[in-house]
Amino acid sequence: MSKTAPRTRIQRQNRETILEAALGVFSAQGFRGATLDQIAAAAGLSKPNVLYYFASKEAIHHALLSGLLDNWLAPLRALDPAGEPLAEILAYVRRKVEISRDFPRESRLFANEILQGAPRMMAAIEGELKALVDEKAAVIRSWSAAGQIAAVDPYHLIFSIWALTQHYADFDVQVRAVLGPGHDPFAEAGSFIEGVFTKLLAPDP
Amino acid sequence: MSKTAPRTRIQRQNRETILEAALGVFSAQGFRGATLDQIAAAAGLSKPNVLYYFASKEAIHHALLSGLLDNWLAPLRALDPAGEPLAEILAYVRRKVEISRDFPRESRLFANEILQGAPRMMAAIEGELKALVDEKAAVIRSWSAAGQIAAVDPYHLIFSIWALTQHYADFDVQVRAVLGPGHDPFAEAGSFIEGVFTKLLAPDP
DNA sequence: GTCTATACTCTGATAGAC
DNA sequence: GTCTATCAGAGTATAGAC
Repeated sequence: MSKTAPRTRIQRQNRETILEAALGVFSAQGFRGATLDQIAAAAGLSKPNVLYYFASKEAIHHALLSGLLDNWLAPLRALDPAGEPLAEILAYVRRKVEISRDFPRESRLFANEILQGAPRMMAAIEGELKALVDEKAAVIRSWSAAGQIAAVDPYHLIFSIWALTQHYADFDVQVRAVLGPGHDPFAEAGSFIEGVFTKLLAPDP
Repeated sequence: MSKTAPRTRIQRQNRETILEAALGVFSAQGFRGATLDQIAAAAGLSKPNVLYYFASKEAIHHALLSGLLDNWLAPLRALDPAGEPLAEILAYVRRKVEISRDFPRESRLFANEILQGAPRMMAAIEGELKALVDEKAAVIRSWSAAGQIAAVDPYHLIFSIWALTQHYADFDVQVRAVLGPGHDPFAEAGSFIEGVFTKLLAPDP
């Protein structure tokens, strides 16, 4: 009965098809730049049919963003306070690189939203996202205090991991244009970025 | 006579007023999201009057992007092959942090453009920007080869400088939301990022 | 459930008076 | 140079047949 939990398989599948198509369009054009025509064409459906499954263009966008945040925060959530500090952070970096490589459209959807002032995500950022960062920043700070990693600001450490990993998804066309052909940007980025944090976090003598 | 070099002072000033207003609107909404109404309102002019000074919305956007690239590349252009390697790179980092702090709207305008596949900037990126990066990457590579700085991939070094510095302008609302009040993001970012590259580039033993 | 046709709004751009 | 009025096209959303 509910709009968010359709009963039949066809309904679920059509919703999925539309969301998949909309992800491509929204991430490439932004919310205002995307049109229902483009989304419908990409989904292989008519425009009214798209609006049969979602009440509005806004509703499609909202559904995408809602589903995104959990997946987006999962790598940080997996940072284990009981693990070996440097290994935990490097594993987090590795997961973020993989996410940028495997889900670049999601990264750009997110980037578009934040860039424009997060009009539809502010609550989630100030709530769920900030809470998780606060929690993990405290863990990292305790590792620094115990001398297990270098003394660095944990918030800016997290920001820098986001910045470096997401850059390769968000600015993909620039990276590829500058590197030229014959490169695997994400593979190169992975080892480069791990090197950055390995040196940064080596315990102070 | 030329459209790009108006004669009177009033003409120059109105063009400037429009560009200033348009920078705010385009950087916050993207090209498609921005409307001439918003730009005209922000400039304190009527919509037809805006179109008296610029042939089209596209023309305003183009004028902004054209003026942007040179300023954007200036910090890298100033990297001196004859200087002291580590100091040169750290000075470059510092200039980029200052540009992000002082020109965040320009950074977001650029980010919007790249994020959406650089439809209006591809030529400049493949041309002028790539040429400059190639040139400076060669300089950095020679410093590494001479053992004056650590052996790092110069292209990804430059990407990482861009990523870290621009993140604070482009994702400003997220950074401030996570840090909470009582912070000066750009000041903190400046020292954090310099620390990152100081450790990364310390010559290999 | 899906389509064709269409209503209605927003927006870029132009005409023409002043 | 600047304005009011307006057009033409694009785009969201709905009506109603099938």
